[in-house]
Amino acid sequence: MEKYVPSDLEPKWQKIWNDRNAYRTPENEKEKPKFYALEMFPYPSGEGLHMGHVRNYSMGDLVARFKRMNGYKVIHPMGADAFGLPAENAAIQRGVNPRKWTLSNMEKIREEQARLGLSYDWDRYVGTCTPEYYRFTQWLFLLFYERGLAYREKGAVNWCPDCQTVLANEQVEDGRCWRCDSTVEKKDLEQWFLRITEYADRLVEDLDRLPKWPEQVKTMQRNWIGRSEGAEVRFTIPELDDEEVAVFTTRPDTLFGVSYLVLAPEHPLVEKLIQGKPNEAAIRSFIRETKNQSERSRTGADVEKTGFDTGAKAKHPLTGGEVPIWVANYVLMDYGTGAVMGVPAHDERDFQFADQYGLPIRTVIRPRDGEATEGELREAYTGEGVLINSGPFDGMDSREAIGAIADRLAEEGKGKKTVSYRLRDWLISRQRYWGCPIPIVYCDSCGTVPVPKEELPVKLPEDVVFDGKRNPLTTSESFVKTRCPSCGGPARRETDTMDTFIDSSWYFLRYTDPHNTEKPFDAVKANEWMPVDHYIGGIEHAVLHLLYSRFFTKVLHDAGMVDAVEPFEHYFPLGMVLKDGAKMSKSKGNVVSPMEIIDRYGADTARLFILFAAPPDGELDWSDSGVEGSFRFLNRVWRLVHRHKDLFRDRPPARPEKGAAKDLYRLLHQTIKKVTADVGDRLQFNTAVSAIMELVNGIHSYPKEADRGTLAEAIEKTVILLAPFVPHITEELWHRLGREGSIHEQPWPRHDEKALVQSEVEIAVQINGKVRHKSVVPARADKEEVEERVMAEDKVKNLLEGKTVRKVIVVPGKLVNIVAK
RNA sequence: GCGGGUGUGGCGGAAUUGGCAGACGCACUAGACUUAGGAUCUAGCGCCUCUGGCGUGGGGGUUCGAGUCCCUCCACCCGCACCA
Repeated sequence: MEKYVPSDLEPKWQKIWNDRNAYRTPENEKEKPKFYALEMFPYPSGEGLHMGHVRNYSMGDLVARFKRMNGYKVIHPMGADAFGLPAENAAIQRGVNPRKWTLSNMEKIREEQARLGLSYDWDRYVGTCTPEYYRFTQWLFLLFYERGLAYREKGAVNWCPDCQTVLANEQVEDGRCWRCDSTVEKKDLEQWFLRITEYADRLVEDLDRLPKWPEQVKTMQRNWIGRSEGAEVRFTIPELDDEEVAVFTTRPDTLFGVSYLVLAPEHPLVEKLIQGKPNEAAIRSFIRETKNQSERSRTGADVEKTGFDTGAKAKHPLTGGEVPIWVANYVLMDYGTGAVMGVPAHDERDFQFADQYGLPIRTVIRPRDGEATEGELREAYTGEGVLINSGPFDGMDSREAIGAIADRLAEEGKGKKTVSYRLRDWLISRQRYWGCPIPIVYCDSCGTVPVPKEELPVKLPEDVVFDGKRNPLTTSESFVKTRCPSCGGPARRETDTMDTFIDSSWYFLRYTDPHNTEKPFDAVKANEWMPVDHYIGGIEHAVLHLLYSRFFTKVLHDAGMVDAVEPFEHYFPLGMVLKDGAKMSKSKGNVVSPMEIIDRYGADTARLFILFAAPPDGELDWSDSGVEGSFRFLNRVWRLVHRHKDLFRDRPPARPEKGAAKDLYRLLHQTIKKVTADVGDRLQFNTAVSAIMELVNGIHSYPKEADRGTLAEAIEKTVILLAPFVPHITEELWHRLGREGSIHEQPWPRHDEKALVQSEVEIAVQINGKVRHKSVVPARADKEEVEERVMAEDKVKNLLEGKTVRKVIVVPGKLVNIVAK
């Protein structure tokens, strides 16, 4: 028997599939249902693929192949998220050309992907750094601009000193840069933003349209958007000619409990309020200090609250009473109006602050079934209740009062109901070279002018200096100096490039029409495939890529470019790959190289191990002996097929009626049923593999003298069931069995329900809930008959000796429980 | 602090609807074959004081019956965290 040598087989089949263009996306196949299988495309780093990629692609490829065999027309594309900092850093450090560097990495990644035997439609490959692609990224930017969704504004933005660029809020984690972990600073800069906040409500609401998304991810997005309903309340400041200061509160029902206002140190009114006040100097230095603090030391929950009384007073909008105005570090300019009303009796933070500075505490809510706390409060009462000390609203329930007080404020022109969000607009400018140029020109006479779409792409210039000191684009005179598209006069180009998350916010749409030279994609083509039916990728993108892509899809929907309002019907988070319980990393020296594994065992073994070793959303601890086991299994299948090769000559499959053949036939159909459900519905790939292993074990122990036709049938179906998991070995075996065509074009087996029926079943006999005996009964027997048969058995009689039977519970096909004393 | 999740043999993990816990694999043990075995095959493999008892993080409950449902406690993981 010939040995199983994956290093011979795998390249052979990869070449054949490639030459035949076997996985090209079907076009004009109207009768088949569509399926869009997608895995997050990789950043083409110089390192090549890591095991996380292999896991992601193995799962996606299994699903794509499975759906094809199940009669779907499948689109399964791949590309590269090719803009980004590492290419530019390589340019700075090693003088390499970022474009060449990236293109060669892309090539390397593609070769490695090819070695995995993934069924991609390579004709649809897109690289976001190519002018053919980024031309339309620019086109989309202009679309956003036309629709009023892209704007330039000056403000305090996140600046990463290490990456030498600004960052979006989503890209700051715990006050640190998501990429390089440096502490992020604040800088006042004029930058481009996308108005994602305009879509905040829809981004929250439409999460309910995504039942197949993990709850955890939806919660993270909800938290990130941070929608909260409340009211804006405007206080007036008599000493500033009744200038108004607005606060946002979710608890307008506590308005009569306000004992002070607090402004964020950055609040624009602060300057006017402190002028000439006794502690002006102290406040100024406090503000300076606070502004210099990092995000983390400023906003941590454990950070001490500090503040100063400005000495100014505001007038309460309903009572007309005077309330002092303070400035404190715990109020953030970023959220709400940058000012809050202090209600110490009913807010923990306010309580702590008031306690610390001796500010008055007024109780205005008492618990519904209790008394208001008398005397000194120990802590704030933050629950709902009944209003007291609240003038005309006394006795009203707080839930009702929220609306009533907001309405009263509205009537008097002193406030309104409003919604506040934690989500900020998406800052997309990056002061870096290796990204998509923002297609905008600044003209002294015309101002900000968009580059006309027909002049796209605004290409990245090559005559730039990479010195690591400034944005390289600013060093290219040929790029910066241009003519105004509007008046033809001299003008200068925007030198910022776009956040690379923009590139990846629409690539799944480009795949549907990747060669379009007129527009990003054709609506008819996009609608044929969108939304993505199954999207696999790391959960680290829960509020980055996944939120941005949802935003983009909604905008493009509104622009009439695509019917879908959500890009990803089903997002499946990928579990991490670990080694010895830790994330693989060079510093720990526990990295397992995918290509070395393929060299040694082949791609099929790598894929099988990865799919088998852990449930797909759980962590997967790499195990060398586990890989050996998967390789052993494939060898076992290889030998099995070869040993019985001669059986495969036009055997008509029949449903055997008795004996070992019947049992094997039943096992086969149980397995078909289980694998179909596990891969198609449950997405439990590990149990699907174990079911096939059980089938192979069953075939192995099939008696020599039993029916050969059934054996041949079982072996053939085993190979077909394995095909989407391990495409190379199964294709080889298929041909060695003398079959025509590709195994991957075979229809997926359907189970025979009748084959599952057993004439007799073994059931457990429990006495008082403990299994004491096994009994074989006719499968069709009803409860009475089962009870009768079991009770009549000698063993059961012995066990029950000296006991009184109280009750007998029969679960047909499973067990009998005899309750006896 | 708030929200979500997880906890099952030596290890990875099964158990889909409350019904035989530990499927499948790894590791391990013994045997067969063999010049050899890190190949292959056969058998075994939760724990213990072993004709029996115990056992799904601990304790309690519901039930004829609980890994699964309820209460409570513990441990670990993830997300959010002065968001007014």
